[in-house]
Amino acid sequence: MFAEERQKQILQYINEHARASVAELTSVFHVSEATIRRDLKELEEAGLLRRTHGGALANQSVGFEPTFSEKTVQHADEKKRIAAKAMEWVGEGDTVLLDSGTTTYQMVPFLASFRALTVVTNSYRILQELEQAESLELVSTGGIVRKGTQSLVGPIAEQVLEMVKVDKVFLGTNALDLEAGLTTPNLYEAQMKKAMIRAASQVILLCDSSKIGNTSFAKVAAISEVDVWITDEQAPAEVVKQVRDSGVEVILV
Amino acid sequence: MFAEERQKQILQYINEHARASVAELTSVFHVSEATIRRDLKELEEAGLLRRTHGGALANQSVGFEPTFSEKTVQHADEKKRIAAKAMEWVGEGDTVLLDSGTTTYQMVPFLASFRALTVVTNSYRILQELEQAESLELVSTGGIVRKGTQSLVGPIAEQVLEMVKVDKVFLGTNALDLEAGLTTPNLYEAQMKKAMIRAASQVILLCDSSKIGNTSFAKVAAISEVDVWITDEQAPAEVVKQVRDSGVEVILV
DNA sequence: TTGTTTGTGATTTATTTTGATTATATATGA
DNA sequence: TCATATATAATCAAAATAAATCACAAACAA
Repeated sequence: MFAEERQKQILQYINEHARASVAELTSVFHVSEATIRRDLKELEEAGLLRRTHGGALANQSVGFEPTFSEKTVQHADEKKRIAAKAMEWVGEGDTVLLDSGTTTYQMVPFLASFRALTVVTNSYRILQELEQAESLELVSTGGIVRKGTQSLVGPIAEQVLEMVKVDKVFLGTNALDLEAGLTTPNLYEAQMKKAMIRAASQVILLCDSSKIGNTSFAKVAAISEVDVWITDEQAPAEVVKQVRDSGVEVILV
Repeated sequence: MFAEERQKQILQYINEHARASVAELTSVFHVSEATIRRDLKELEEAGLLRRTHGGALANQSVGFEPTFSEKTVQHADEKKRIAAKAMEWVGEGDTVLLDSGTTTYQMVPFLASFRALTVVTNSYRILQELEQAESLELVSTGGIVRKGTQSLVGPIAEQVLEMVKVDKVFLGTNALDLEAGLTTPNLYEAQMKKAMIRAASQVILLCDSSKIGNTSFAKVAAISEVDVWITDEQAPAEVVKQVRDSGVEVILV
């Protein structure tokens, strides 16, 4: 790998994780600390991130803001449009299951306006936001707290999902690939998503085009298990075509 | 965690709580008082908060109004003392179950200082607070959101409690009466508390003297089902005596 | 080939951060 | 008021982290 490539990837890594330590980057990229520091120095001089003792922080939204909202900034426009479109599948009286993640999170402001809606979620961030909405019935899956994604995972959460049946699940994913299907970096999250798919009559995938072609560690499902996939218009035409051919309704916004 | 991240979180913490003591921040963030003071000094110099003797105050009092802020908690002093005493029953490596409620909520600042502790709770308020604490394993019972008490109740939560076994449960109650036992105004809450008692090897009741002699709608348990009852010294002597006679360890603080 | 440039890692040196210690300052109650 | 307890500031030492320096190897040009 060339130095320039590595720097680009370091930047991407830090933007995704909001932060990274030198040690962490050392083991991810298999280079010495000296090299990582040199890279970080250059990236900082280019104004692309902020260094701290021990590592670096993503540059988005200077000042003091929670990690999560920093992350939502990436492709925020696409995510908002996708979330808004997804609301067409939500009707009065429905019971919907909301995955954790930045895209599904964008559905929150729309959900609050319903008069009768049951929202089940494993995201305590979503729960926290919807707490104010008087007219909703809110259900938490419970489980072990995963701080990174502000979600609840593990056997308890999966067991709870066995106990409920929902009309629709709104699912996010970290990576979507024609062959690998839906994948995420974390095994527990993947298990949860699987359980969510089982619990729902209809699976609606919210996934913007930046994730297409990526593959991550843990397999969630094949694309054919999805009923509806909402993405943005930057999605490559041939990917859209192939997914449609496999029987999935694809919506471009 | 980097220094800058810690400072960001300290600010967030203080804005949420309107205030924080140095000791409190020390246990939440696992750094020395010296470090906390240095952080507070920098934050003050940046104009982001106001320092006082013993801690710091949030700068903007508008906007943030926690549902049960310290001001609105009745008998806050007694509750804090009771909660502090209750911590004597919590040891490193324990798995503890925390009921929702204002008294158990006072245990939160103490819990954050443990290095190895599993906290199970049906209070999403407690969950929210402990999110900061890196060293804790946090488990949510899940269930239906009850906004009034910021808790999770219902069949899902009860089912989850069937799946776990904890060393100790720290239970709150709305009313304690020698004949009626423990009672609360809400049937679902009562069911939850029952399930909590079943899930725990030891039942520790946190209940200040203002609730003694009251009876509420839904029965939770007889007083004899409690192992330890922590209350304040205003508790009527004859009540204490009778409860002790029924085999309960009563602690006055 | 040979010399030069560039990127890298190892080593040494400098800096920063942190916690412990001690002295000083501030609050609280008799 | 003063005495006492508590909190803060100042100082220092240790640890972690960063920068500077050097040496080596690969890529490249003459």
